[in-house]
Amino acid sequence: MSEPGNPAVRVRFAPSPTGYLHIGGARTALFNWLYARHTGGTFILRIEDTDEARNSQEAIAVILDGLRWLGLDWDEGPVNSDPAGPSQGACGPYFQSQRGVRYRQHADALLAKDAAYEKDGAVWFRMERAAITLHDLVCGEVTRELTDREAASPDFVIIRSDGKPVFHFVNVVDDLEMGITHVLRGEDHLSNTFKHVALFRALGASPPQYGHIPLILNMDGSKMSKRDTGASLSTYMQDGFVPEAVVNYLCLLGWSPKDDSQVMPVAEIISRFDVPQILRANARFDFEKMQWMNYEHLRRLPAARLRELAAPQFRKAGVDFAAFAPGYVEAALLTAQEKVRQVTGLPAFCDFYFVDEVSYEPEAAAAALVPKNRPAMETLRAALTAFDAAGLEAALKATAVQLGVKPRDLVQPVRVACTGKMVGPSLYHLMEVLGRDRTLRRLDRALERMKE
RNA sequence: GACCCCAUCGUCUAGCGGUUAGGACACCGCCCUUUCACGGCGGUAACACGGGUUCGAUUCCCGUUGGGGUCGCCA
Repeated sequence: MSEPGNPAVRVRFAPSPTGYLHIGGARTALFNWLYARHTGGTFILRIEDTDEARNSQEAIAVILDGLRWLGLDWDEGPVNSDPAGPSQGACGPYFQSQRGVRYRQHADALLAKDAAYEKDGAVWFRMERAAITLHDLVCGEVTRELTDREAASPDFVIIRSDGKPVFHFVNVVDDLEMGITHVLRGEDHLSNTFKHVALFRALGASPPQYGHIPLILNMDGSKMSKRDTGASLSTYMQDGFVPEAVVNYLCLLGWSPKDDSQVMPVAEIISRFDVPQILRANARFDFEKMQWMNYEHLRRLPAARLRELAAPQFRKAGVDFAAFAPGYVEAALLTAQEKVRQVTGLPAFCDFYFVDEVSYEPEAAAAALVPKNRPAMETLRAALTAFDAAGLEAALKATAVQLGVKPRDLVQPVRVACTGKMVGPSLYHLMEVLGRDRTLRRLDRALERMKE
């Protein structure tokens, strides 16, 4: 089905620009891309912008941006969101709105051989009256009987009376002209496929191989649509998810590596992905697991990428990284990297690195910055000499022994003094990043407050 | 209404006639520990139902139920 190293494979993702990229659409794109990369074939992006005012250039940009964010690069297709603009590949244009003459030509050919006819100003295709059997890559052999409606009137319009071609027709003509060999698409197209197969036959060509992927459902089993949690790819982009994590989670919805692999780098997914392992049952979208997967990739991120991903989140919280040395920012972020599941949690977790004066959380101050704790903190302050994590830890533990208290009894007050909170990064490491001056200044301010 | 797809823990899944039905997320304990998180150990939890086929069905066949999808001059 998929000999690796088969450059003959030509697959495509053909979205309609609706203004957002659905997570299911993203998965369809991913599966096609993975298949192309696995086989050494070609991944084509085609924009199905045949109708409607909703096909704005902004809506097209949403798709291109989403695919680029996921890392799904295309070998043929548009270069930018301008339908009349440049494209790469020999089968263009890759916008259906630019391919009108081709549809008209094929419609005329059908008319000429009486496979279609005109009625009410529209062109109707003479649909086959009998059941059609299809060998689906995912579902296996599927034979479809005509529905009662179709039995009464099986023909369907391919060119509307206003001259515009309809979806089924442009889809087939484009797949034919672009030499598409495999079509992996949503299961919602399974029933349509029989029309497409009939159209291919009438056009004198053999259809590509189809594989229909079951749709992604909500946790409650209902259809996942626009408004549902996690349904739009923009959510992940805005919330700073790690793209590789989204790819990793998505590939596991409806496809299985057949062993217990969960967290995998993209290169591994590419080498292991293949059509026979695509499942045929609907999968439900589990945002909890998506977040876990994000954490698994987030904790492995190099400092520079972590900073890039975190920057927009901090900007929303009023912190501009440009005001700090990149090295300081990265050192600060590194102490928090494995403590949060999403970068959106970073600003609240370690904003204290980026303010002149920490603001104490009321409960934290009430619990730790009290007169009772003052003597111990004073003793500790005097004992702090080296300001690297190991030295700070040694000093604090020695002081604890000296005072006959547990380390935690010293840690929490100091933590609140330095960060204003009861939870945060490793105390020793955060003090090292803060540095001697900032740390001592914060301890002094806290000691002042502890005078009751 | 007709037609099509599907059915293992709450969720994602492994399984392809004989298993203590395995893993992951989530959840619950215990341990580790400077908080949090991580990590380690352990635990709760599934073959939708009914008929067959078979020495033997989670696994093969049929039906029921349930979920999803399609029947446009939308895509």
